Amino acid sequence: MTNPRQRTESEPLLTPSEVATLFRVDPKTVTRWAKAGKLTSIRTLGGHRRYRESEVRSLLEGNTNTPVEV
Amino acid sequence: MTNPRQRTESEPLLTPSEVATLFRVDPKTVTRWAKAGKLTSIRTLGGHRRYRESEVRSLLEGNTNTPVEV
DNA sequence: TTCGAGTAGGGTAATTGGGGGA
DNA sequence: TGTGTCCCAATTACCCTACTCG
Repeated sequence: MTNPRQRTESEPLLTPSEVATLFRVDPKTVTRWAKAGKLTSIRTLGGHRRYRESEVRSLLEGNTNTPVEV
Repeated sequence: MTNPRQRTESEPLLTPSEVATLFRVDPKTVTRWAKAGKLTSIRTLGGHRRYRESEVRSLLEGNTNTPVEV
């Protein structure tokens, strides 16, 4: 699987608990942020949420706008 | 768009670990999705699974329908 | 053929989603 | 208004051994 070319280029994703740890909040709170549209959420086929690491980092720096441009 | 009856489908396939990386889940989870029929799985002669890149990308974008047209 | 890395399988523990209330 | 906590059901992660891929 060691392909020299970069196939399947994608962006790193974070789990709810990882985001919760970064913000020092409860994972439920992160879920509410996603529900409220304050955070972009990518769902797995099982219904669980994954979050964009780039967006989370921007939010951690105090950015309240939407820096989503991938 | 130049899409006749494709008999010898040469669509790019992804390994379980590649799909798992895209969704930020465990390779075993991707296997469960294939078992549950949520993901189209192509088996090798040895029993290993391969997944359609186009379907995986559609699922990542939030598409829950079935873009499989073969 | 040999070999390293990945995968399938089964089982069990941990995480997550959803609703509701403090 | 926003967050933490309780419940239950579902999903996911990690453990192992044996087999397959390239």
